[in-house]
Amino acid sequence: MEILRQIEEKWREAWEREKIFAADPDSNREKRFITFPYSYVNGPFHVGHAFTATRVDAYARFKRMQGYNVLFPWAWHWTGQTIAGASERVKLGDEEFIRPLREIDGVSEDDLKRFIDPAYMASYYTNENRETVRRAGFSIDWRREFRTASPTFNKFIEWQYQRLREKGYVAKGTHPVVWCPHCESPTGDHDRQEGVGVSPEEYTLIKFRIDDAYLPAATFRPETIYGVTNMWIHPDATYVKADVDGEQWIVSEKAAGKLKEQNRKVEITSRFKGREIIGKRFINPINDNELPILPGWFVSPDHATGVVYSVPAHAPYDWVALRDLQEKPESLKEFNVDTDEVRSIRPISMIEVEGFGDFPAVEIVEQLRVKDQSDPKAEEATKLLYKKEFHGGILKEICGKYAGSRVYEVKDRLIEDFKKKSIADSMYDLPQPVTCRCLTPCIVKILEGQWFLRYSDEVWKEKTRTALRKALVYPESAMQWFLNIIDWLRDWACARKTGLGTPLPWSPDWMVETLSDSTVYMAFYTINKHIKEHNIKPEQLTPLVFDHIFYGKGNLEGVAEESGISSQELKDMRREFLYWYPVDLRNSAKELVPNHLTFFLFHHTALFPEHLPRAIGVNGWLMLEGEKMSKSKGNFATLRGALGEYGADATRCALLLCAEGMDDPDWRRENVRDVGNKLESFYNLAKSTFESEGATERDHLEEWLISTLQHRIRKVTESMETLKTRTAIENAFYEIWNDIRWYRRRKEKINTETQKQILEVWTRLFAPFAPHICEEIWSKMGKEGFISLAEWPEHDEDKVNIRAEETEELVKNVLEDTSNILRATKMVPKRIYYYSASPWKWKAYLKALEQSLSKKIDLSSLMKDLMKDPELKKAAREVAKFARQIVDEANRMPDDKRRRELQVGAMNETQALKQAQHFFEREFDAEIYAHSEDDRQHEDHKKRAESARPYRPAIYIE
RNA sequence: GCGGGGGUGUCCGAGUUGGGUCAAAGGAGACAGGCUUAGGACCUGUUGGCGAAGGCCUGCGUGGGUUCAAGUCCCACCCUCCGCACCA
Repeated sequence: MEILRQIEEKWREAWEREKIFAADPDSNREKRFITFPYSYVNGPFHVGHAFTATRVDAYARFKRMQGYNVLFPWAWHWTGQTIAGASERVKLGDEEFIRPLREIDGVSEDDLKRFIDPAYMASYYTNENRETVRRAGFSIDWRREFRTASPTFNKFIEWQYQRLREKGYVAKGTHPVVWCPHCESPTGDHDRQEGVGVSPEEYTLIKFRIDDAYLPAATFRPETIYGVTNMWIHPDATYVKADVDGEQWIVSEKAAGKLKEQNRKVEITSRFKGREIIGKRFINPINDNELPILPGWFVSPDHATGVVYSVPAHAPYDWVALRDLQEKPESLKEFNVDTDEVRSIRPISMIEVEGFGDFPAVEIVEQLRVKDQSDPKAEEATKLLYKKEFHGGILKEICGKYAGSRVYEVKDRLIEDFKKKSIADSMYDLPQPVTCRCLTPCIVKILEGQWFLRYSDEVWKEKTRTALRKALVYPESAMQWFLNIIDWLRDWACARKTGLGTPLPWSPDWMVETLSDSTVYMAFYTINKHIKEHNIKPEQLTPLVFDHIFYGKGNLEGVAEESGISSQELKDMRREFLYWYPVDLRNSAKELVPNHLTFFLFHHTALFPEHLPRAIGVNGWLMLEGEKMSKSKGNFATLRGALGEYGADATRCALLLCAEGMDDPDWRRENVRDVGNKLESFYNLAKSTFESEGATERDHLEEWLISTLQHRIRKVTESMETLKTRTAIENAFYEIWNDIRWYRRRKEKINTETQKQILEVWTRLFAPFAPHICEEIWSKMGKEGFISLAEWPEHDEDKVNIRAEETEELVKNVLEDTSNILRATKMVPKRIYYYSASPWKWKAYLKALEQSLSKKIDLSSLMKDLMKDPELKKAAREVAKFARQIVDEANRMPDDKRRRELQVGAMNETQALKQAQHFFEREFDAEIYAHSEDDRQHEDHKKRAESARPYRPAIYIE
């Protein structure tokens, strides 16, 4: 282990000394621009980040070895609220938060004190993580590094947002948010004490006329207006009459407050208990029916308007509440209500649902035995029936122009129609209570004048879809996900008032939000090298400068003069941008699919339509010992810790062996240790290989090994091309090792030349994954230069030897069959006789294969064909018997296997088995004899020997 | 609810696009043997069941179906993980 550590340090220093990962434009070489989304610096880089980053690095290394000019840059995400929030928690002395910083991150008390400054905290982790990333051996061009809080980067973001706005992609908007009145800010999920996942829902308000005012009853089911029988008002809740945008509304007192936050002008003119209006009559605007207001204790004044209309045929609550009144007329005594009228109210059927009669609510209430309106089962009944009616319900005749339609089809149109006719209005509310961390109950607020990225814009969406379809997506199954996200995306609030970030250039009291400033920054990598090198000042980076660099706009001299950046530098930057862009691969964990990766596409279509991303990779989310990683639960592994414990190569390999595609990798310490041990023995094996001198005899086994290696090369290469890193490393490491193992098991005297030849290729195939150890082996083999820059092995068809491969197939078959017999018979063999198939059998066999190539064969046609051959005709009887055995086999054989065997033709199995004689002797500890079936040793072997078939020699054991 | 992923042997995990070489790669664990002063190191082998001859039986979430043949195709169902926005 120690030796590996030294090796790692040595090579990392060598790479840095020789600056081999610093990439500059080179018109003679094709480029590959490969990126990893910069990580947020509110904590240490962990093994989850490392999983994604290692995939990216392995790919970058692979492409570099293939001869591409590869750029893999790195940066740090400072922008956003999280660091500010974290810093705040340190300041407040939140022990729950601070303990992991001490125990997991190993932050000293001294530093901890300084964490009250968010910038300090960010720079602490930036430095910390830079060192960690360096030690992981990632092949990064560090000259382009930056942090998103740097003034030059801010200039880039300013340019980006100015241009986005000019193109109409940024606009002011008004949207409902969950709002904490105390904090005076939107309350995101992670800021909530209660109500995680709850978001504002829009209720339709149906405006029922009552005297000179309206009763705006809230509902999700405005279509049920055709079945209204009465209104429900909570008798003991406080209601108000208020002037709402010029109309008189009667709503609960709470509702009036909510409406105010939703941009309505609300002036309360009177307050009263609900009971005061119970018994009054209102008018259903759809049919001018006059109906009564009744007391409903189930009505919550906290919910929407606190006014509910009653549809007893289809709403379980309404039916139960009505039934309560009808069964207990005495409860109406205190109200000014005509009990006879209440008794005469009948549900009005207006939706037809399969499996129910006219009054589904009545039926379901009976089925579930809902006792009364305070029974929790009423809620269940409601949900059940709503779902059923929404998907399967058809509006009845009574519903006028909407009759015959399904509820889900007609709902949106109906709401729109009602609104147009001023029958309906709407308001937002939370379906469940939400409480802020500060313990204040949240409400819905309609925020005005926020800045939005207009992701809802259909034209922009379509451009983005096109961009996506043109790009490669790994794994392919993520493509559909992206398309769905593009469909689903709404406008995105892209600026905030708090946290770190770049101020919006036209409205500096807003700051560009963190997921909105990380969409096209890859372009900044291409020029940041020059900005740093020439010490270009932020104020020199005017929008015109960026226009020139990215779009070639403006006169070079003019731009140079205006900015004070030399024309040569401007030229270089433009050249550098044009050389590296577009991004060839962007890879991240799948959590970024619904936001960052999709935004990345949107913004590129908006700003760099000529330079659209070529490929996007998505990978799973790392688990730790089978559990989600969680700092607060102590289930957390930093990359730094892993590197210290297992070394870089073992960490990298173990990570990549965990998973590929969108599967979630599972990091288990035990596995990592194993991988570390395997690496060590790989190193020892390599060492013993290049240090040894030995036999140089070659037979088909060397051919076989080299041939098999060609398949491995192809598999690893193909896998890497599509970012199947697990398959790639699995083949590049374990499979080749197994091949070598088989070779060594088979061969008496190892051919060291061949071994070295194999090792030379093997090491290169493995280098993207375990670069340090491979560098060491490479140099120990006496190779010039770095393996990191060595040529990627190419599959060489000329080295493929099917005959050698099939010969080994034969040996493996025989080995397996023999073992099988020994196991079944429990014999301890003294002598084993192998009898290979007679030449005429081969002739017939190959004939059968040939025929089956084009069609399904049958016995008679095969026989007919075979009988054309005079030699076979002589032994017609045996041939017929044999043909029967091979017809099925030939038919069933996969085509490529058939072709292979035909290509190999008749094999001299006797010879092959004789060559393997010592091998079998070792394996079975018995004398081995190999002959043709025609040449059998003992007459009593006859019966058995006759059963020989091509690739299945007969076996006789004694 | 909507959208996406996935259910394979003791465990992890390939294989499913284009059905046959699949009792099913690779790894882990377990077992046996070797090396060794020793080893949680390494090397070699075994690892569904049955079997006195290379075979048979069971088997890839559940239930049906198509086919000479299904882990792979079709239908229905069950389970599970992830995302669902003012936030990284």
